Amino acid sequence: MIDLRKLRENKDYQSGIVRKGVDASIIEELLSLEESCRALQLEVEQLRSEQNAASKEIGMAAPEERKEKIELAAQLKIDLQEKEEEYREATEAVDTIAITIPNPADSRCPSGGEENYKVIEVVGGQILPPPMNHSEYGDFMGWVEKEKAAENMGSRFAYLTGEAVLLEFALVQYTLSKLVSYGFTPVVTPVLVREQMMVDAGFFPTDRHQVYELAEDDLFLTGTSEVALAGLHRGDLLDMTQLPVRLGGFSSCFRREAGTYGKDTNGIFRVHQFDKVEMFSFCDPLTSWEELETLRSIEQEILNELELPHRVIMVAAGDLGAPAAMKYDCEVWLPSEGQYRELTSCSNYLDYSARRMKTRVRGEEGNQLVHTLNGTACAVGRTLVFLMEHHQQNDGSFKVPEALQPFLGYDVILPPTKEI
RNA sequence: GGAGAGGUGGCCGAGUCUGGUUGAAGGCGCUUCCCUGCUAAGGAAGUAACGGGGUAAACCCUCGUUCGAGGGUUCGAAUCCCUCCCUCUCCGCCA
Repeated sequence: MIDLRKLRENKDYQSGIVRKGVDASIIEELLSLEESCRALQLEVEQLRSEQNAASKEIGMAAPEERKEKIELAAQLKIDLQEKEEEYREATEAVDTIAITIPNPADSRCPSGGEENYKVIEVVGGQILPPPMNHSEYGDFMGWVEKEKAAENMGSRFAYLTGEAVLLEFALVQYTLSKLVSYGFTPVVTPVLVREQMMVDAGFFPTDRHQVYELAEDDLFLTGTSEVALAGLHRGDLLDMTQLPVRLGGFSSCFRREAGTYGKDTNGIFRVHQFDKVEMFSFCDPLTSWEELETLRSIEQEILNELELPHRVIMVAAGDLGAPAAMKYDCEVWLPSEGQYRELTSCSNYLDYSARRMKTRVRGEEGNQLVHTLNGTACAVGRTLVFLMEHHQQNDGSFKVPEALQPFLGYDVILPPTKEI
Protein backbone atom coordinates (compact mmCIF):
# COMPACT_ATOMS: atom_id res chain seq x y z
CA MET A 1 0.00 0.00 0.00
CA ILE A 2 1.25 3.43 -0.85
CA ASP A 3 1.55 6.21 1.71
CA LEU A 4 -1.45 8.48 1.09
CA ARG A 5 -0.01 11.32 3.08
CA LYS A 6 3.18 11.26 1.06
CA LEU A 7 1.09 11.06 -2.06
CA ARG A 8 -0.59 14.36 -1.35
CA GLU A 9 2.49 16.12 -0.05
CA ASN A 10 5.26 14.86 -2.26
CA LYS A 11 5.43 15.50 -6.00
CA ASP A 12 8.33 13.08 -6.52
CA TYR A 13 6.29 10.34 -4.94
CA GLN A 14 3.55 11.02 -7.46
CA SER A 15 5.86 11.08 -10.43
CA GLY A 16 7.41 7.78 -9.32
CA ILE A 17 3.96 6.25 -9.67
CA VAL A 18 3.34 7.84 -13.05
CA ARG A 19 6.66 6.42 -14.26
CA LYS A 20 5.31 3.00 -13.44
CA GLY A 21 2.61 3.53 -16.00
CA VAL A 22 -0.22 4.83 -13.86
CA ASP A 23 -2.23 7.60 -15.43
CA ALA A 24 -1.78 10.90 -13.59
CA SER A 25 -5.54 11.42 -13.70
CA ILE A 26 -6.01 8.38 -11.45
CA ILE A 27 -3.75 9.95 -8.87
CA GLU A 28 -5.70 13.19 -9.11
CA GLU A 29 -8.92 11.29 -8.61
CA LEU A 30 -7.52 9.41 -5.65
CA LEU A 31 -6.28 12.61 -4.05
CA SER A 32 -9.61 14.37 -4.35
CA LEU A 33 -11.46 11.34 -3.01
CA GLU A 34 -9.03 11.14 -0.14
CA GLU A 35 -9.52 14.78 0.68
CA SER A 36 -13.28 14.53 0.90
CA CYS A 37 -12.81 11.36 2.89
CA ARG A 38 -10.80 13.21 5.49
CA ALA A 39 -13.38 15.97 5.67
CA LEU A 40 -16.05 13.36 6.34
CA GLN A 41 -13.88 11.68 8.91
CA LEU A 42 -13.67 14.94 10.80
CA GLU A 43 -17.45 15.31 10.79
CA VAL A 44 -18.01 11.74 11.87
CA GLU A 45 -15.57 12.03 14.69
CA GLN A 46 -17.14 15.22 15.96
CA LEU A 47 -20.57 13.64 15.95
CA ARG A 48 -19.29 10.56 17.65
CA SER A 49 -17.57 12.62 20.26
CA GLU A 50 -20.89 14.29 21.10
CA GLN A 51 -22.64 11.00 21.15
CA ASN A 52 -20.02 9.40 23.39
CA ALA A 53 -20.32 12.31 25.80
CA ALA A 54 -24.10 12.04 25.86
CA SER A 55 -23.93 8.33 26.60
CA LYS A 56 -21.44 8.83 29.34
CA GLU A 57 -23.76 11.29 31.02
CA ILE A 58 -26.49 8.72 31.15
CA GLY A 59 -24.34 6.42 33.20
CA MET A 60 -23.73 9.14 35.73
CA ALA A 61 -27.24 10.58 35.73
CA ALA A 62 -29.87 10.10 38.39
CA PRO A 63 -32.57 7.57 37.38
CA GLU A 64 -35.26 10.21 36.89
CA GLU A 65 -33.10 12.15 34.44
CA ARG A 66 -32.26 9.15 32.33
CA LYS A 67 -35.24 8.98 30.07
CA GLU A 68 -34.73 12.44 28.72
CA LYS A 69 -31.02 11.95 28.23
CA ILE A 70 -31.49 8.67 26.44
CA GLU A 71 -33.81 10.34 23.97
CA LEU A 72 -31.22 12.99 23.27
CA ALA A 73 -28.49 10.45 22.74
CA ALA A 74 -30.72 8.39 20.49
CA GLN A 75 -31.21 11.36 18.19
CA LEU A 76 -27.49 11.97 18.08
CA LYS A 77 -27.06 8.36 17.13
CA ILE A 78 -29.32 8.73 14.12
CA ASP A 79 -27.36 11.72 12.86
CA LEU A 80 -24.14 9.85 13.39
CA GLN A 81 -25.27 6.80 11.50
CA GLU A 82 -26.16 8.83 8.43
CA LYS A 83 -22.80 10.50 8.39
CA GLU A 84 -21.02 7.24 9.03
CA GLU A 85 -22.61 5.64 6.02
CA GLU A 86 -21.39 8.52 3.89
CA TYR A 87 -17.91 8.16 5.34
CA ARG A 88 -17.90 4.42 4.81
CA GLU A 89 -18.68 4.83 1.14
CA ALA A 90 -15.96 7.44 0.81
CA THR A 91 -13.27 5.25 2.40
CA GLU A 92 -14.32 2.37 0.23
CA ALA A 93 -13.89 4.50 -2.86
CA VAL A 94 -10.44 5.54 -1.70
CA ASP A 95 -9.38 1.99 -0.81
CA THR A 96 -10.56 0.53 -4.09
CA ILE A 97 -8.20 2.78 -5.97
CA ALA A 98 -5.39 2.95 -3.43
CA ILE A 99 -4.88 -0.80 -3.28
CA THR A 100 -4.15 -0.86 -7.01
CA ILE A 101 -1.57 1.92 -6.95
CA PRO A 102 1.97 0.54 -7.24
CA ASN A 103 4.91 1.55 -5.12
CA PRO A 104 6.56 4.55 -6.78
CA ALA A 105 9.73 3.80 -8.72
CA ASP A 106 12.87 5.20 -7.17
CA SER A 107 14.21 8.26 -8.96
CA ARG A 108 17.37 6.35 -9.94
CA CYS A 109 15.38 3.85 -12.01
CA PRO A 110 15.51 4.61 -15.70
CA SER A 111 12.19 5.61 -17.23
CA GLY A 112 10.49 3.48 -19.81
CA GLY A 113 9.62 -0.19 -20.17
CA GLU A 114 11.27 -3.56 -20.55
CA GLU A 115 13.76 -2.31 -23.16
CA ASN A 116 14.94 0.65 -21.13
CA TYR A 117 16.99 -1.14 -18.51
CA LYS A 118 20.36 0.20 -17.50
CA VAL A 119 23.36 -2.15 -17.51
CA ILE A 120 25.13 -1.91 -14.17
CA GLU A 121 27.86 -4.49 -14.48
CA VAL A 122 29.05 -7.20 -16.87
CA VAL A 123 30.97 -10.22 -15.62
CA GLY A 124 32.50 -12.76 -18.01
CA GLY A 125 32.13 -13.18 -21.74
CA GLN A 126 29.52 -14.07 -24.27
CA ILE A 127 30.69 -17.56 -25.13
CA LEU A 128 29.71 -19.63 -28.16
CA PRO A 129 26.96 -22.23 -27.96
CA PRO A 130 27.91 -25.73 -26.80
CA PRO A 131 27.13 -28.79 -28.96
CA MET A 132 23.71 -29.21 -27.37
CA ASN A 133 21.31 -26.62 -26.04
CA HIS A 134 19.98 -27.13 -22.53
CA SER A 135 16.89 -28.92 -23.75
CA GLU A 136 18.82 -31.38 -25.90
CA TYR A 137 21.40 -31.89 -23.19
CA GLY A 138 18.71 -32.55 -20.60
CA ASP A 139 17.36 -35.32 -22.81
CA PHE A 140 20.82 -36.61 -23.58
CA MET A 141 21.76 -36.92 -19.93
CA GLY A 142 18.39 -38.34 -18.95
CA TRP A 143 17.86 -35.45 -16.55
CA VAL A 144 14.59 -34.05 -17.81
CA GLU A 145 11.44 -35.96 -18.73
CA LYS A 146 8.90 -33.71 -20.37
CA GLU A 147 6.80 -36.00 -22.55
CA LYS A 148 5.24 -38.00 -19.77
CA ALA A 149 4.92 -34.77 -17.84
CA ALA A 150 2.97 -33.26 -20.71
CA GLU A 151 0.65 -36.27 -20.74
CA ASN A 152 0.18 -36.35 -16.99
CA MET A 153 0.29 -32.70 -16.04
CA GLY A 154 0.15 -30.71 -19.24
CA SER A 155 2.59 -28.36 -20.87
CA ARG A 156 5.26 -26.57 -18.90
CA PHE A 157 5.79 -29.40 -16.45
CA ALA A 158 8.79 -31.67 -16.17
CA TYR A 159 10.15 -34.53 -14.18
CA LEU A 160 13.69 -34.00 -13.01
CA THR A 161 15.56 -37.30 -12.91
CA GLY A 162 18.90 -38.89 -12.16
CA GLU A 163 21.90 -36.70 -11.38
CA ALA A 164 19.84 -33.60 -12.06
CA VAL A 165 18.10 -34.29 -8.79
CA LEU A 166 21.41 -34.64 -7.00
CA LEU A 167 22.49 -31.41 -8.62
CA GLU A 168 19.31 -29.76 -7.44
CA PHE A 169 19.94 -30.70 -3.84
CA ALA A 170 23.60 -29.78 -4.11
CA LEU A 171 22.56 -26.36 -5.36
CA VAL A 172 20.10 -25.97 -2.51
CA GLN A 173 22.64 -27.08 0.08
CA TYR A 174 25.31 -24.86 -1.37
CA THR A 175 23.01 -21.85 -1.49
CA LEU A 176 21.63 -22.34 1.99
CA SER A 177 25.06 -22.67 3.53
CA LYS A 178 26.11 -19.50 1.81
CA LEU A 179 23.05 -17.70 3.13
CA VAL A 180 23.66 -19.00 6.63
CA SER A 181 27.16 -17.55 6.46
CA TYR A 182 25.55 -14.18 5.72
CA GLY A 183 23.28 -14.42 8.73
CA PHE A 184 20.17 -15.73 7.03
CA THR A 185 17.89 -18.11 8.90
CA PRO A 186 16.83 -20.96 6.66
CA VAL A 187 13.10 -21.43 6.41
CA VAL A 188 11.02 -24.05 4.65
CA THR A 189 7.82 -22.21 3.93
CA PRO A 190 4.28 -23.37 3.34
CA VAL A 191 3.30 -22.88 -0.27
CA LEU A 192 -0.40 -22.36 0.30
CA VAL A 193 -1.52 -19.04 1.70
CA ARG A 194 -4.69 -17.13 2.31
CA GLU A 195 -5.85 -14.38 0.05
CA GLN A 196 -5.04 -11.69 2.59
CA MET A 197 -1.43 -12.87 2.69
CA MET A 198 -1.24 -12.48 -1.08
CA VAL A 199 -2.59 -8.96 -0.76
CA ASP A 200 -0.29 -8.02 2.09
CA ALA A 201 2.81 -9.34 0.39
CA GLY A 202 1.97 -7.00 -2.48
CA PHE A 203 1.02 -9.58 -5.11
CA PHE A 204 -2.73 -9.06 -5.16
CA PRO A 205 -4.70 -7.58 -6.79
CA THR A 206 -2.13 -6.85 -9.51
CA ASP A 207 -0.77 -10.34 -10.19
CA ARG A 208 -3.77 -12.41 -9.31
CA HIS A 209 -3.99 -13.98 -12.76
CA GLN A 210 -0.51 -15.50 -12.34
CA VAL A 211 -1.47 -17.51 -9.29
CA TYR A 212 -3.05 -20.93 -8.89
CA GLU A 213 -6.10 -20.89 -6.70
CA LEU A 214 -7.66 -23.65 -4.63
CA ALA A 215 -11.17 -22.33 -4.61
CA GLU A 216 -12.54 -25.07 -2.33
CA ASP A 217 -10.30 -23.96 0.49
CA ASP A 218 -9.74 -20.28 -0.25
CA LEU A 219 -6.04 -20.87 -0.59
CA PHE A 220 -3.51 -19.84 -3.19
CA LEU A 221 -0.33 -21.57 -4.33
CA THR A 222 2.54 -19.15 -4.00
CA GLY A 223 4.80 -18.29 -6.89
CA THR A 224 7.64 -17.66 -4.48
CA SER A 225 8.40 -18.34 -0.83
CA GLU A 226 8.68 -14.58 -0.46
CA VAL A 227 4.96 -14.44 0.24
CA ALA A 228 5.10 -16.75 3.23
CA LEU A 229 8.40 -15.28 4.42
CA ALA A 230 6.87 -11.82 4.50
CA GLY A 231 4.08 -13.22 6.64
CA LEU A 232 6.52 -14.42 9.24
CA HIS A 233 6.43 -10.95 10.79
CA ARG A 234 3.01 -9.78 9.81
CA GLY A 235 1.65 -7.49 12.48
CA ASP A 236 4.83 -7.61 14.52
CA LEU A 237 6.55 -4.78 16.29
CA LEU A 238 10.25 -5.57 16.04
CA ASP A 239 13.21 -4.26 18.00
CA MET A 240 15.84 -2.31 16.11
CA THR A 241 18.45 -4.72 17.48
CA GLN A 242 16.77 -7.59 15.64
CA LEU A 243 17.21 -5.95 12.25
CA PRO A 244 17.92 -6.92 9.64
CA VAL A 245 15.91 -10.10 9.93
CA ARG A 246 17.34 -12.16 7.10
CA LEU A 247 15.47 -15.23 5.98
CA GLY A 248 16.44 -17.82 3.43
CA GLY A 249 13.31 -19.54 2.23
CA PHE A 250 13.16 -22.80 0.36
CA SER A 251 10.01 -23.91 -1.39
CA SER A 252 8.49 -25.11 -4.59
CA CYS A 253 7.04 -22.24 -6.59
CA PHE A 254 3.96 -22.33 -8.76
CA ARG A 255 3.19 -19.97 -11.58
CA ARG A 256 0.44 -20.04 -14.12
CA GLU A 257 2.61 -18.27 -16.69
CA ALA A 258 -0.52 -16.75 -18.16
CA GLY A 259 0.17 -14.74 -21.27
CA THR A 260 3.41 -16.57 -22.10
CA TYR A 261 1.87 -18.96 -24.57
CA GLY A 262 4.50 -20.14 -27.01
CA LYS A 263 7.33 -18.42 -25.13
CA ASP A 264 10.31 -20.47 -23.89
CA THR A 265 8.73 -23.80 -24.65
CA ASN A 266 12.10 -25.50 -24.90
CA GLY A 267 13.31 -27.51 -21.91
CA ILE A 268 12.64 -26.32 -18.40
CA PHE A 269 13.44 -22.63 -18.75
CA ARG A 270 9.85 -21.61 -18.03
CA VAL A 271 7.71 -24.11 -16.15
CA HIS A 272 4.70 -24.02 -13.87
CA GLN A 273 6.56 -25.50 -10.92
CA PHE A 274 10.13 -25.14 -9.74
CA ASP A 275 12.11 -24.99 -6.53
CA LYS A 276 13.76 -21.87 -5.29
CA VAL A 277 15.88 -20.56 -2.47
CA GLU A 278 14.80 -17.02 -1.76
CA MET A 279 16.34 -14.28 0.33
CA PHE A 280 14.09 -12.02 2.35
CA SER A 281 15.01 -9.17 4.63
CA PHE A 282 13.07 -7.11 7.13
CA CYS A 283 15.27 -4.08 7.34
CA ASP A 284 15.85 -0.78 9.13
CA PRO A 285 14.36 1.86 6.80
CA LEU A 286 17.60 3.82 6.97
CA THR A 287 19.75 1.02 5.58
CA SER A 288 17.48 -0.68 3.09
CA TRP A 289 19.39 0.59 0.06
CA GLU A 290 22.59 -0.88 1.43
CA GLU A 291 20.71 -4.08 2.08
CA LEU A 292 19.65 -4.18 -1.55
CA GLU A 293 23.29 -3.97 -2.57
CA THR A 294 24.09 -6.78 -0.17
CA LEU A 295 21.44 -8.98 -1.74
CA ARG A 296 22.76 -8.19 -5.17
CA SER A 297 26.33 -8.97 -4.17
CA ILE A 298 25.28 -12.32 -2.72
CA GLU A 299 23.49 -13.14 -5.94
CA GLN A 300 26.55 -12.27 -7.97
CA GLU A 301 28.81 -14.20 -5.66
CA ILE A 302 26.68 -17.27 -6.26
CA LEU A 303 26.72 -16.75 -10.03
CA ASN A 304 30.48 -16.29 -9.96
CA GLU A 305 31.02 -19.44 -7.94
CA LEU A 306 28.77 -21.34 -10.32
CA GLU A 307 30.98 -19.91 -13.07
CA LEU A 308 28.13 -18.30 -14.94
CA PRO A 309 28.94 -15.18 -16.99
CA HIS A 310 26.31 -12.57 -16.40
CA ARG A 311 25.35 -8.96 -16.32
CA VAL A 312 23.37 -6.95 -13.83
CA ILE A 313 20.72 -4.56 -15.04
CA MET A 314 18.64 -2.01 -13.25
CA VAL A 315 15.08 -2.58 -14.35
CA ALA A 316 13.26 0.41 -15.81
CA ALA A 317 10.40 1.98 -13.87
CA GLY A 318 7.68 0.73 -16.20
CA ASP A 319 8.89 -2.87 -15.95
CA LEU A 320 8.88 -3.04 -12.15
CA GLY A 321 6.35 -5.14 -10.31
CA ALA A 322 3.78 -3.28 -8.25
CA PRO A 323 5.55 -3.52 -4.88
CA ALA A 324 9.13 -2.81 -5.98
CA ALA A 325 10.69 0.64 -5.81
CA MET A 326 13.85 -0.63 -7.45
CA LYS A 327 14.98 -3.90 -8.89
CA TYR A 328 18.16 -5.46 -10.17
CA ASP A 329 18.04 -8.42 -12.49
CA CYS A 330 21.01 -10.71 -12.80
CA GLU A 331 20.95 -12.00 -16.35
CA VAL A 332 23.11 -14.93 -17.31
CA TRP A 333 24.41 -15.46 -20.80
CA LEU A 334 22.47 -18.24 -22.48
CA PRO A 335 24.80 -19.43 -25.24
CA SER A 336 22.21 -21.34 -27.27
CA GLU A 337 20.10 -18.23 -27.57
CA GLY A 338 22.98 -15.82 -27.83
CA GLN A 339 21.46 -13.48 -25.27
CA TYR A 340 21.31 -12.69 -21.60
CA ARG A 341 18.34 -14.19 -19.76
CA GLU A 342 17.10 -13.42 -16.29
CA LEU A 343 18.14 -15.87 -13.61
CA THR A 344 17.92 -13.96 -10.36
CA SER A 345 16.71 -10.59 -9.20
CA CYS A 346 16.41 -8.56 -6.07
CA SER A 347 14.23 -5.65 -5.14
CA ASN A 348 13.55 -3.15 -2.43
CA TYR A 349 9.89 -2.77 -1.55
CA LEU A 350 10.58 0.00 0.96
CA ASP A 351 7.51 0.15 3.24
CA TYR A 352 4.96 -0.86 0.59
CA SER A 353 4.37 -4.38 1.79
CA ALA A 354 5.16 -3.57 5.42
CA ARG A 355 2.32 -1.04 5.45
CA ARG A 356 -0.15 -3.72 4.44
CA MET A 357 1.31 -6.21 6.89
CA LYS A 358 1.78 -3.70 9.69
CA THR A 359 5.31 -4.84 10.34
CA ARG A 360 6.99 -2.15 12.35
CA VAL A 361 10.13 -1.45 14.30
CA ARG A 362 10.36 0.32 17.63
CA GLY A 363 12.29 3.53 17.06
CA GLU A 364 13.67 6.32 19.20
CA GLU A 365 11.09 8.74 17.84
CA GLY A 366 8.10 6.48 17.62
CA ASN A 367 7.63 3.30 15.71
CA GLN A 368 7.94 3.09 11.99
CA LEU A 369 7.27 0.64 9.24
CA VAL A 370 10.17 -1.61 8.34
CA HIS A 371 11.44 -1.96 4.82
CA THR A 372 11.26 -5.32 3.11
CA LEU A 373 13.52 -6.64 0.42
CA ASN A 374 13.78 -9.87 -1.42
CA GLY A 375 16.07 -11.55 -3.87
CA THR A 376 16.57 -14.86 -5.58
CA ALA A 377 19.40 -16.88 -4.15
CA CYS A 378 18.88 -19.83 -6.45
CA ALA A 379 16.05 -20.61 -8.81
CA VAL A 380 16.99 -24.23 -9.13
CA GLY A 381 15.39 -25.27 -12.42
CA ARG A 382 16.54 -22.30 -14.35
CA THR A 383 20.00 -22.48 -12.80
CA LEU A 384 20.23 -26.03 -14.13
CA VAL A 385 19.41 -24.69 -17.59
CA PHE A 386 22.41 -22.38 -17.50
CA LEU A 387 24.68 -24.96 -15.89
CA MET A 388 23.78 -27.45 -18.62
CA GLU A 389 24.95 -25.08 -21.30
CA HIS A 390 27.99 -23.66 -19.58
CA HIS A 391 29.41 -26.82 -18.06
CA GLN A 392 28.68 -29.40 -20.70
CA GLN A 393 31.92 -30.62 -22.22
CA ASN A 394 32.57 -31.53 -25.82
CA ASP A 395 32.58 -35.24 -24.92
CA GLY A 396 29.10 -34.86 -23.42
CA SER A 397 30.20 -35.01 -19.83
CA PHE A 398 29.19 -32.40 -17.26
CA LYS A 399 31.85 -30.54 -15.34
CA VAL A 400 30.63 -29.79 -11.84
CA PRO A 401 31.55 -26.27 -10.69
CA GLU A 402 34.04 -26.42 -7.84
CA ALA A 403 31.68 -24.72 -5.43
CA LEU A 404 29.16 -27.53 -5.87
CA GLN A 405 31.59 -30.43 -5.64
CA PRO A 406 31.58 -30.69 -1.84
CA PHE A 407 27.80 -30.89 -1.91
CA LEU A 408 27.59 -33.34 -4.79
CA GLY A 409 30.46 -35.68 -4.19
CA TYR A 410 32.00 -35.68 -7.62
CA ASP A 411 33.57 -33.31 -10.10
CA VAL A 412 32.39 -34.76 -13.38
CA ILE A 413 29.14 -36.43 -14.42
CA LEU A 414 29.55 -38.81 -17.33
CA PRO A 415 26.84 -39.29 -19.95
CA PRO A 416 24.77 -42.42 -19.58
CA THR A 417 26.08 -45.41 -21.50
CA LYS A 418 23.65 -46.41 -24.21
CA GLU A 419 21.84 -49.65 -23.56
CA ILE A 420 21.56 -51.97 -26.54
C1' G B 1 -14.06 -35.05 11.28
C1' G B 2 -16.67 -35.29 16.75
C1' A B 3 -16.77 -33.03 22.03
C1' G B 4 -15.14 -29.20 25.22
C1' A B 5 -12.02 -24.73 26.86
C1' G B 6 -9.99 -20.27 25.42
C1' G B 7 -8.00 -15.68 22.40
C1' U B 8 -7.29 -8.85 26.75
C1' G B 9 -1.45 -3.80 26.11
C1' G B 10 6.10 -5.51 24.88
C1' C B 11 4.97 -10.19 27.95
C1' C B 12 1.99 -12.63 31.89
C1' G B 13 -2.76 -11.95 33.73
C1' A B 14 -7.74 -9.76 36.24
C1' G B 15 -12.33 -8.04 34.45
C1' U B 16 -17.02 -11.13 30.95
C1' C B 17 -22.20 -14.49 34.83
C1' U B 18 -24.73 -8.96 37.19
C1' G B 19 -23.29 -3.70 30.00
C1' G B 20 -22.08 2.59 32.19
C1' U B 21 -16.76 7.24 35.46
C1' U B 22 -12.30 0.48 32.51
C1' G B 23 -7.83 2.39 27.46
C1' A B 24 -8.62 -1.39 30.69
C1' A B 25 -6.56 -3.93 38.11
C1' G B 26 -2.13 -6.48 39.45
C1' G B 27 2.61 -8.41 38.08
C1' C B 28 6.93 -8.75 34.84
C1' G B 29 9.81 -6.06 31.49
C1' C B 30 11.44 -1.26 29.91
C1' U B 31 12.75 4.28 30.71
C1' U B 32 14.08 8.29 34.07
C1' C B 33 15.30 9.74 38.97
C1' C B 34 16.75 8.62 44.28
C1' C B 35 19.67 5.56 47.44
C1' U B 36 24.19 2.64 47.55
C1' G B 37 32.49 1.52 47.13
C1' C B 38 30.71 -1.47 42.33
C1' U B 39 26.92 -4.91 41.37
C1' A B 40 22.61 -6.88 43.47
C1' A B 41 18.58 -5.47 46.50
C1' G B 42 15.37 -1.24 47.74
C1' G B 43 12.39 3.55 46.92
C1' A B 44 9.70 7.30 43.42
C1' A B 45 7.61 8.43 38.81
C1' G B 46 6.60 7.18 33.88
C1' U B 47 5.44 3.46 30.12
C1' A B 48 -0.03 0.98 24.05
C1' A B 49 -0.68 1.55 19.08
C1' C B 50 -2.90 3.65 14.95
C1' G B 51 -5.67 7.59 12.42
C1' G B 52 -7.76 12.75 11.84
C1' G B 53 -7.45 17.92 13.22
C1' G B 54 -4.78 22.12 15.64
C1' U B 55 0.36 24.18 15.53
C1' A B 56 6.04 27.16 12.12
C1' A B 57 7.01 22.49 14.29
C1' A B 58 6.74 19.15 18.16
C1' C B 59 8.23 14.01 22.54
C1' C B 60 2.50 19.85 22.89
C1' C B 61 -3.10 20.15 22.63
C1' U B 62 -7.53 17.82 20.93
C1' C B 63 -10.87 14.18 18.84
C1' G B 64 -11.58 9.28 17.15
C1' U B 65 -10.50 3.97 16.74
C1' U B 66 -8.58 -0.52 18.78
C1' C B 67 -9.62 -6.11 24.40
C1' G B 68 -8.54 -12.40 17.72
C1' A B 69 -11.46 -10.50 12.85
C1' G B 70 -16.10 -8.91 10.93
C1' G B 71 -21.23 -7.96 11.69
C1' G B 72 -25.55 -7.18 15.19
C1' U B 73 -28.42 -5.55 19.83
C1' U B 74 -28.14 -0.93 22.94
C1' C B 75 -28.22 5.92 24.47
C1' G B 76 -23.74 3.01 25.93
C1' A B 77 -20.25 -3.47 24.67
C1' A B 78 -13.79 -6.34 26.71
C1' U B 79 -18.67 -7.72 28.90
C1' C B 80 -24.92 -9.80 25.40
C1' C B 81 -26.08 -12.21 20.15
C1' C B 82 -24.36 -14.10 15.14
C1' U B 83 -20.46 -15.47 11.50
C1' C B 84 -15.44 -16.41 10.61
C1' C B 85 -10.15 -17.20 12.00
C1' C B 86 -6.78 -19.14 15.43
C1' U B 87 -4.87 -21.79 19.94
C1' C B 88 -5.31 -25.67 23.63
C1' U B 89 -7.39 -30.53 25.74
C1' C B 90 -9.88 -35.27 24.74
C1' C B 91 -11.58 -38.77 20.81
C1' G B 92 -11.14 -40.41 15.64
C1' C B 93 -7.95 -40.51 11.27
C1' C B 94 -3.04 -40.13 9.34
C1' A B 95 2.80 -39.23 6.44
